[in-house]
Amino acid sequence: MNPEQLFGLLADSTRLRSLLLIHAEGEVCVCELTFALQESQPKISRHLAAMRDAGLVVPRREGTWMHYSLSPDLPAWALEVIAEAVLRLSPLKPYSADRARLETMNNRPGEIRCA
Amino acid sequence: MNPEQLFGLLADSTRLRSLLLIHAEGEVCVCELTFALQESQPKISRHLAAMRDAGLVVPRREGTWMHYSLSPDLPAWALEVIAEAVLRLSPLKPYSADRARLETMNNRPGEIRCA
DNA sequence: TGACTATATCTGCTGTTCCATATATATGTC
DNA sequence: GACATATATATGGAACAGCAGATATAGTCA
Repeated sequence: MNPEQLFGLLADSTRLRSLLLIHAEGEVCVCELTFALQESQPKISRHLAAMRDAGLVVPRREGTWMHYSLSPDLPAWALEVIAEAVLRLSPLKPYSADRARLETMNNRPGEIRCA
Repeated sequence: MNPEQLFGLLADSTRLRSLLLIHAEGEVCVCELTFALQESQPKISRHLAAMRDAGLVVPRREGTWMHYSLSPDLPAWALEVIAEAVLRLSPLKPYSADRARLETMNNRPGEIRCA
């Protein structure tokens, strides 16, 4: 994971929106991203695979669902840059709308554990 | 200038190194970047044009030389993200070496003004 | 003219998207 | 338990656009 690689991953709208949502929720599954971003499932899955292969996010299987979260092995400079980007971009339009749309989703996998 | 566009510009090694040098020096000309990065002049010029067309940097002509500096019209979120990236990446190897190499350059256009 | 910089063109590579399909897990039925 | 089915996710292949690099050339200014 070098700087150009990180910025390259952040340079795509689908990946950037996904990463902001992952950062906000801590962990999200593919179906939640598909709902929140209003994008096709293969498209979401492909971009998650790109971030996973680069070591940016890590997967966790829970039954049928695949949950993705930020990798705990990221170097300090990457964490700082990501944190700053999240802080500055979160209030902006497409990203805040994604979080709001996710709140309206029913039968979210994470909610089953709470019930 | 949207976030994906900014990250796309930072995703290339030549542009990222150039931008860090521009941020460190305040203003640099093409010949200085060519020397510091050890890259061909058309390559440097091409990448500067990409950043200029996107509104990331602005040109200033001084006789034969074209000087480039960070655009003063960048939105706040962009300035913050760039500042954080510069802060965290500057100590790393390729970027610190670029600054050191620039220091060894003779007949820098900027020095003429000081003499 | 000579020095500095920008651009044009071509070539090759990489990334993105869609469609279809494969894989993995859970559930229902016998 | 064995089996078929449904759901969630991943992947292979093809079409397409976009970008990076090199070389050559053109523009710009002292």
